[in-house]
Amino acid sequence: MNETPSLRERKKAETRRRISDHGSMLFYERGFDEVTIGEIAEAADVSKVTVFNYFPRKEDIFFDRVPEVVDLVTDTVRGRRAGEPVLSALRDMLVRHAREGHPLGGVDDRFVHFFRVVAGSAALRARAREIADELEAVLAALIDESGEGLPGRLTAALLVGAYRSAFLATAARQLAGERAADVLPDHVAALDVAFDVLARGLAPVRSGSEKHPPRDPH
Amino acid sequence: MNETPSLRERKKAETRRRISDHGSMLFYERGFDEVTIGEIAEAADVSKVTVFNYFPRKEDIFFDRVPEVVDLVTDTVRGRRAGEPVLSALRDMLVRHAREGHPLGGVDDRFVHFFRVVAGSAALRARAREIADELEAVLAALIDESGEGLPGRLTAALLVGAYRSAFLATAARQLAGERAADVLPDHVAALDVAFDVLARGLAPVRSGSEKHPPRDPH
DNA sequence: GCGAAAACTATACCCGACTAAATTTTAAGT
DNA sequence: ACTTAAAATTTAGTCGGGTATAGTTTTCGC
Repeated sequence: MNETPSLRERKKAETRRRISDHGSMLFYERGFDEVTIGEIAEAADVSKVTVFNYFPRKEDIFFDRVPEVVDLVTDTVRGRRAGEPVLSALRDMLVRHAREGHPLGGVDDRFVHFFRVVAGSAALRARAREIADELEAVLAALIDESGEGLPGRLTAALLVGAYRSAFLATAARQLAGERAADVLPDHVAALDVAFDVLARGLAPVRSGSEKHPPRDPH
Repeated sequence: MNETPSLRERKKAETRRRISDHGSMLFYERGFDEVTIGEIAEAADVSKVTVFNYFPRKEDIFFDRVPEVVDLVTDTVRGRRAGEPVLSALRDMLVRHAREGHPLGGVDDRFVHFFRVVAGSAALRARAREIADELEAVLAALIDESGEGLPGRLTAALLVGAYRSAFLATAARQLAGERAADVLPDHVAALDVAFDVLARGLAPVRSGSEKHPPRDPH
């Protein structure tokens, strides 16, 4: 896919990385709102306008790797084994990434600084919510294209809601000083509970298209 | 409770209303971002500082009645019939309000203008997301205090997610020009589907109080 | 009616994200 | 080499939300 990293492309990538690296450094040191675009530009040895050339909004300098997360989710759904439900593919992926200390999992002592910066800035929290929404939309489209019965919007909303609640609870505990290793088991357990609820709720509808009045099985 | 609307209180309430009314008028006419606080102050015949005295952020002038919604939800949960699950109390309330054209329901031709203003402003959309989050937190606390098994955070996240997906779909259709009367049946149907999924997913866990570590079936 | 507190006003100001336009540097393709 | 087009820069802003301060009017409790 990326056979030709032409000089131009490499330079662009490098400039982008330099901006986001220096920006993040400053954010970590002093907090998001206390750093101006001008300072980032100076630190990255780039003009102010160039910063905006690469990152339309200030928040994007910090949430730099979101596109990768979107790709990850997309690949997980599209590349799942034949016949495997979307839900279970995502579930496995999320649990795996949590265990491995991947950023999407959010469980690692390295991420505490990240969480602290986000928690400390209204603008970043707002952008985080926005990102969750975008991810939800992507998911909804993926689910619709996989044709699993219910409208993707609903399933995606439940999925993101469930995951977010676990993610935030875990992030909060890490922010409160608990070590990732101590939090991980509870986090995985919370994911299990959440996905069990989803699976139970969505399962009967997935197979039959008829309108069953929801029956409690035992 | 409100036996004494003293003169002072009445004047305060009136000033507040005047600001939010004139503000909303202007927003409806020209869009949120195209109106400045100064203009609102002038229209309401009040100083700029007074505006900020009543509404800490510009967005709050438009989302003026959110506190009422929070109260409504709170009252619905706290005032439900003995033994009635939180979920079903909210479900009934939401369906009823949708049918009656209440703002929380979002189904009424009057609301199209409102939706259009929100859709047209990034700041308002962001604030709307924030409000949904606040509501989710309130709900989580209510659910926890009602002691219905699962952590309130999870249930609340699912609930808000489910409702939001229906709400947004309906709002989008009204924005696209469909009449409320035509959209209402589908909206109610969507709510039914959503709450059925939730009920099915949450039901079995609600009864058992023991901590079963959810076992992976394979 | 009086003193205190609360609400309100006027004014001046800051600040930094973001934009527009014109110019210069740099790499790509032939 | 030489042209061309993208990318980076320079420069010079705007813009409006939000704040700080100090002084004035209005209501309240007595």
